[in-house]
Amino acid sequence: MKISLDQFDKAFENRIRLQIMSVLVANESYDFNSLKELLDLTDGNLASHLKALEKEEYMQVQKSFIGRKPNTRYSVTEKGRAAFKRHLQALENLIKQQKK
Amino acid sequence: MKISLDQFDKAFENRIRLQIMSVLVANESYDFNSLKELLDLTDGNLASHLKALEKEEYMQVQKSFIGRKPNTRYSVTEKGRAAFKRHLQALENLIKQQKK
DNA sequence: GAAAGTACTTTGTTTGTCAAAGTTAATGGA
DNA sequence: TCCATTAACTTTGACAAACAAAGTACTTTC
Repeated sequence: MKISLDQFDKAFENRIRLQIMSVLVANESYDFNSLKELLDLTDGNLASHLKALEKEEYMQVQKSFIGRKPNTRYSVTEKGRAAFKRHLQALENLIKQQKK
Repeated sequence: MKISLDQFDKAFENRIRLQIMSVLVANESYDFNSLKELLDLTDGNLASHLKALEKEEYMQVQKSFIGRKPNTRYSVTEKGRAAFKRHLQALENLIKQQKK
């Protein structure tokens, strides 16, 4: 009886980081404030989770201006996309085993 | 754009507790030492995660003797089974959204 | 009688999580 | 020109969670 969670990624163990990745894999890029509202987080909390993902090189930042306002957009790296896919695959395997 | 993690259960956020539940949903009951070996944990660590699940009433204990040796078996409650099912459903929804 | 097994609890360190407050730099309004 | 506001953080500090290691109590096996 094996439990197939070898591909489980600690960076995605936290619910908020799981949500962030989920949004960003589906959306290509998302800005700080929209993400903050979507997930209903304080900016400090969001920033720290984004930073954790950046540290793993799963996330990258693009800073620009929209009109005269600064705008920070986040997007997943290829590394992040691959890691997230592996992680979801691990979860899916777990679910499949349960259904047998 | 919704992110469907409303049914996400904090008790299963931790990888080890996810594994414990996974084993026990599939196995009906499992004893302390076998679980310890299967998951390669120290007994203190395993005991504390089991206790966390007991506290949520997701897990129950049966103490007995096998021959003259004490044997502690763990099994999930109906509440635990239902909660785990909901949790996996939430994860599955997340995965499905990713695949679209 | 010593060592080892079972199933913990306790202790103490480290890591994680979070809100709240502080920061920097720019903009818009009175 | 000054004040408030917005954006996007960083810092602080409190609290909770995770973990290994050691301790405990009781029993059995050598």
